Amino acid sequence: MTDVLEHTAALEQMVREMIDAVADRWTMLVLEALEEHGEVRFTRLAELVGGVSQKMLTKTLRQMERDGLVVRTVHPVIPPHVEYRLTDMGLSLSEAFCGVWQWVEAHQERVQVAREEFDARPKVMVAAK
Amino acid sequence: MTDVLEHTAALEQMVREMIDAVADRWTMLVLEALEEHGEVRFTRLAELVGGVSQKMLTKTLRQMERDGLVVRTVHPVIPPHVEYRLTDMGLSLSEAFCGVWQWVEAHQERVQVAREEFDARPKVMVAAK
DNA sequence: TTCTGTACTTACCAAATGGAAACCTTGAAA
DNA sequence: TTTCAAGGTTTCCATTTGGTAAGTACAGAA
Repeated sequence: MTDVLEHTAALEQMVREMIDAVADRWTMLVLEALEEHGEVRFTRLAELVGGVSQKMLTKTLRQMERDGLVVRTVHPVIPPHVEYRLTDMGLSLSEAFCGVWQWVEAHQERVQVAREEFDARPKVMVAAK
Repeated sequence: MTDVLEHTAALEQMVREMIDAVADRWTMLVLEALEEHGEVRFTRLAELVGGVSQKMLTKTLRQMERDGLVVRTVHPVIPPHVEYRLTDMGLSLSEAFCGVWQWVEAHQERVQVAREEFDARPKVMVAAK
């Protein structure tokens, strides 16, 4: 019993950790870029993602590499030549996100409308009798 | 042409905004809790989500309400009685996230292994000749 | 008359986030 | 011999994030 509780607690913690890692702005955008373009170099990836600083791109890629989502291939030449591509796991994650991307594309207008309505609404509301 | 570019830029911005809003730790957990439990009161929701502060729960719920993902129903009694439930849009988003949840559950072990391997790996690696 | 329950709101504060920009490495080209 | 390239790393710094704790509102119970 205690084992089960501890196990579910540990799993729960792992799930949250993974959500934090995976449901990240730059991670999602890198995932998408790599899915679309296959193997890509660092600078090119920065262009594809757009608006990302070197620091954040490096950090994001390292994290993804650690989690087994991308492979980093260093060609020991000068100037450096480094390529990134998705692993099978990375690819499957990007497929799992497909539904979310589609949702965002399909609902962005409705969200925009909802926001405008909310902002236009008086601040104090009570349920009608 | 300029119109098209501007339009895609605006859409791109909206997509990022929505990713930021939607791919949020607490948002995802609230979404899941409300999908599982239907209409729920504030304090109960805090229990279901677990580990969330009042401040963050309020903030998250307000954001979700603004985006049209949840409905907030205030019953004007004392002490206050407030219920939250998903809208159709909220429900469809939680369904869109289904794939991600499944991915996380299915791959957490592999991710853990990948991390251990990465951490055990020497720091400097070059592509083999 | 003080206490309780519920759903906040606010003030305060420490920690984390993340951008900008400078610096680094090394071989080759100008 | 200065410059450049690619892919970082590091430092500095402002902003954001988010937790804790206290305050608020108000009717009914004790």
